[in-house]
Amino acid sequence: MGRSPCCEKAHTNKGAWTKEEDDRLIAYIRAHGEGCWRSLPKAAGLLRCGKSCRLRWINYLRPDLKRGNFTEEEDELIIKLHSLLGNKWSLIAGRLPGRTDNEIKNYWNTHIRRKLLNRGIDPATHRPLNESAQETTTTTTTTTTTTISFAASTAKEEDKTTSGFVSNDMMMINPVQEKCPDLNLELRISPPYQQQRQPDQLKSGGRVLCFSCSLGLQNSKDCSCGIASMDSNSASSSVGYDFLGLKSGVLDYRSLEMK
DNA sequence: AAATAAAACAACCGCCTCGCC
DNA sequence: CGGCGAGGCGGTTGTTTTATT
Repeated sequence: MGRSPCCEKAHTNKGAWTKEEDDRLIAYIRAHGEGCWRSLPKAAGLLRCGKSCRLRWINYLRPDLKRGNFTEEEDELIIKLHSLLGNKWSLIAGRLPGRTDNEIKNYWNTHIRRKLLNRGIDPATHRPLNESAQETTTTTTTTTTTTISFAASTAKEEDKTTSGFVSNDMMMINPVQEKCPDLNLELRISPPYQQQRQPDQLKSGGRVLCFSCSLGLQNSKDCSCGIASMDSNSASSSVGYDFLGLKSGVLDYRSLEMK
């Protein structure tokens, strides 16, 4: 048994798209818009699977795509977002106008991954490689705390040009570590400890969000700041905190959706 | 100049989610 | 409420291009 194929494979082309196929697809979508992908190939006169058409359009033919090399700013943003979201390429792409999830995924695997590895950073965990190997039992997310870390001092000599890759706003430099350049500088960001709230923060109605809420997951069972139990109005009006230089408003998980 | 390796890019595959019936 | 189908996503593979020997 098993799932039926998404299309009739015997009568569909595979592999690279030809100019003519591209033109047909573009012309059809210009005339009819993005509709039912399954029926589009037939309607457009293409011997392609609907999925293939969708992919081709989204990744290469869409007029709003930005082609060309990634900028340093884009690199930085991708690293930040990946540290927060993991391999959620579509969400990351949603924060990079004109870039696609496939493009970012490829770019990550071919460029950024290696860049981080050269600097001794585990691209999967964003932690120093040696530490990642040792601390396999330490997860970055638990029900009550979240830890995201960056290594900053393991950059190799040949990579000096990019050693400032992790921007300053991502790092809280420990003075002790600063004196010991051989140590890994690590940033641990956790939900602020409730009792450490500043009086003026309380007065101004400022609210400290747990990590779940900073990602817009106010209804999550992982919520530890009480937002989950609040009514939606007061929750939505809550004040976020600057997480990795990205305001929590930016980090509303739902707002990252492309849809 | 040819052969080979490495890197980059494009596309496919299978699974998951969500909406509709 | 469960089944089904379409769309979407992430992982992986295949192909092409570029660099190196």
